[in-house]
Amino acid sequence: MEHECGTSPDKRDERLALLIWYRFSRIYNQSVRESEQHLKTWDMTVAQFDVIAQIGLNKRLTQGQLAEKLLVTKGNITQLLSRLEQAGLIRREQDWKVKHVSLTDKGKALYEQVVPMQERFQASHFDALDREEKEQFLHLLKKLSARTTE
Amino acid sequence: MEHECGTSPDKRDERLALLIWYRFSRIYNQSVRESEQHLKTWDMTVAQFDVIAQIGLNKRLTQGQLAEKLLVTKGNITQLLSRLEQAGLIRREQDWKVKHVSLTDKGKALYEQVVPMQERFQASHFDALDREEKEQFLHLLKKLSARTTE
DNA sequence: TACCATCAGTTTATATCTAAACTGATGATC
DNA sequence: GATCATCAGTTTAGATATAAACTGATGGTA
Repeated sequence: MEHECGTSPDKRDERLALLIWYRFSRIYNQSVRESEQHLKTWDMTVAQFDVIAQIGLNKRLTQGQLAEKLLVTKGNITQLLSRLEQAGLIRREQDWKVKHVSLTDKGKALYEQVVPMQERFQASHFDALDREEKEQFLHLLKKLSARTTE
Repeated sequence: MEHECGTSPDKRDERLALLIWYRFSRIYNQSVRESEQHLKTWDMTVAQFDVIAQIGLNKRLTQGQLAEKLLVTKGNITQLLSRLEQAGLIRREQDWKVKHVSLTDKGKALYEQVVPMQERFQASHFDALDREEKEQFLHLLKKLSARTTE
């Protein structure tokens, strides 16, 4: 929509942003794939881990709240919970007009074992950065999400 | 999780890295979802866009090369190409023992229309950063991928 | 009481994606 | 020439994800 005449710093800015985007998504996808591998040790997928981690953190929440926290649809939550329920890791209790979800003992045991491991693993992706760089990075990300959210 | 008193900068570093990870993935997922919406205008998904963009860029490549560039499996490429072929956007030519993929005229027209749009859109996610911050960000990402790749 | 909005969760259809098994062609080695 | 490994692409089964239609309960309002 914009033809700048004198070669535009806009164009250069866009080019820079594009490079960022491509690298950003490559890094993200690679990380997810590594996590997938890592979680196989416990026979879990990343999606399942996210659910377990979120329930463990909040102790007890409705399916709708869970969907909202994980930024996925209610339908997706239904499917994921069915599997986790079958595996005996979570429990659903109808409660008035909502269903509360919580971890079973088996689920809690898994939570306490896997979550610290996985968090250490995820954190390790940023080992290449020193403290100051990490703070810089987080700062930039915050600027981005401030913009994305609104 | 944190009883700070004198204690380990390691723990703090891990905590920082975790915050980065969560924000990183939230931003990424949000961006992808927005792209998904944006691409609906052209009846395309993100995966299909990536394929079209990559073929348009390279003019002609084998399915294996395509899989490698997009960091997905050969099986996935087979599935994606079947749809795009059916839609008349790409062409597959058996050539010795490989299949070369290229854009049809219809595919080329779409490519020329959608790619600039979409790139502008993806780039716009980083509008919140000024030039210097973009450069800083890219620099940090490069450090990360240098580590991740090897 | 009858009607109707809304709301939580489910279902269904469709698209991605992987891993692993499979197919068929190429080409090396005996 | 027969056998075998390799390699590109396909197929299949299973997990994830969405959107959109559906179900059933709650609760307001006429």
